[in-house]
Amino acid sequence: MRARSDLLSGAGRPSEARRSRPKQAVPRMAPAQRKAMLLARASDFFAEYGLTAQTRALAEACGVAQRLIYRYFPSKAALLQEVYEEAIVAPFKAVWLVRLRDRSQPFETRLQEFYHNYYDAVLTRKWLRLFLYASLAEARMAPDYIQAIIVEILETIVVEAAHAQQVELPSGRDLRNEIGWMLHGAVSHFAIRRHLYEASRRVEVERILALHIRCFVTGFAAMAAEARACEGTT
Amino acid sequence: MRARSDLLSGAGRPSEARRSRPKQAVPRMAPAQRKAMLLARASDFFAEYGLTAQTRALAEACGVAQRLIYRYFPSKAALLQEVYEEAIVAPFKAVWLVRLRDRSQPFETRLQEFYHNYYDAVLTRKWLRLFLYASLAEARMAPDYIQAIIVEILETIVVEAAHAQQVELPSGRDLRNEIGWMLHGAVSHFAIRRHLYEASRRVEVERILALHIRCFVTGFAAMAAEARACEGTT
DNA sequence: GATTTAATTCGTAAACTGACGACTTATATT
DNA sequence: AATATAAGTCGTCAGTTTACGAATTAAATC
Repeated sequence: MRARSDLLSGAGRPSEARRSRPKQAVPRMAPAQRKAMLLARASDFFAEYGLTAQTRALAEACGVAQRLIYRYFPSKAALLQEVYEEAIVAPFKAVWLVRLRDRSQPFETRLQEFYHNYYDAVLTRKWLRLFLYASLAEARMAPDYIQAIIVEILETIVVEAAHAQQVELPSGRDLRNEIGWMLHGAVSHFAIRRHLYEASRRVEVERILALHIRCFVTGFAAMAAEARACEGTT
Repeated sequence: MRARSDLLSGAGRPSEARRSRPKQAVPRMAPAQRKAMLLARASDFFAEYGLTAQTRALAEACGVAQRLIYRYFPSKAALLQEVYEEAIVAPFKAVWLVRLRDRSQPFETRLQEFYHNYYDAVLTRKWLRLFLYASLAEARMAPDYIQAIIVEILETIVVEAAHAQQVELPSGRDLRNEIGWMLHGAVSHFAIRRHLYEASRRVEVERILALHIRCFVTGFAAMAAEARACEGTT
């Protein structure tokens, strides 16, 4: 049972394929450029076929010999590490936090802007697939940057919501974050549904995001009250 | 790059290990029993190490020869198919729908009961891992039963919520389901976080479910209104 | 206890996979 | 145009991996 990669490695006749481009496409590239190209293709490739997909199939997808990959990356593990940095960590933008805290805009507007950007930049098919493959730990390459970044986003959202609605928050940090996770989880799961399960495609993204945000904003005070109450119990 | 399975296949000394149980544990079993045992272990095994994990490692985990697996399952793909039926489809209980529609109980109570059961029976580590591995399509073994079942749950929840709160729903079926997905997605993502990312472990499950449900119930009317409004626009 | 039945293991074929030494050849420089 | 540099490919090794024919051996039957 090979991974999905066998869909790729186009069946048979490697000799003919080789003979059909005898001295044509041999586009020799500068190292930096070539490495960037390999990395870009690799992130697409592993997102599609999983972290266990083979270097041979990747090389084929890049139109180069398998050996060339090892000129630019010492091992497959090292390549995966760079894929992780480039395709998982890099999409997060620091500006988002600043904009979320910009109280000159109404809170719900800020939320909409944020999740619009977040959905487009982070919650892509490629990002989700790589992140899930990594989390399922075919290789434990995912450190906890990501969780740390997301938690900071959650804290910001919850604090801003409380400020906007003049609501008192529970004192416990974890409980506070769980309030934020309600919205963030709903949106993340929407993206998973859409990009992985190929579902929820009939209604426009913007409408669904607006729906989720509206529910969160409306239910926020009730959540905070419930959280404070159960905090008293403990 | 092997999958996580290499954590398993306990390093070295196979000969010694074999000699150390020379005629002891050779528990010959009736076919039906043996097959059930293999299937049960296989679902745990593939949930942990991914659908690309090896039959040899599985056999070792079962304490039998690798060849024996092929006596009960014609191929690895067939085995995976049975794992899917047993571990992904089977946990869904038809009673849940009945209980959700039992209007002798308050709606929020029904929701709590349902998500309590659903979280315990479906949203387990094992189920989530298998479902995600399948969805990521190392093998396309996931048909659409699951989506169909979940959509029926969503429809029920949304209709019951509208009835409980005397709220008018949008006419579009897809839009209606998206309202239900807000809660269902939030809860599902909570389970993913907890079982896959090993996060959100400090607050008790019940509290978090109650929080999400409270937000949904409180925000429901606002969502329905928003959905009806944007329906008018289209 | 001898005989049969079938559950279980052994051993291996054929294909696959990460890694790399040695060779080829495009391109820039003189 | 000759030369040097290094980008890129060939071929292969060692270890895996699915799958299966053939040999073992525990237990049921008489």
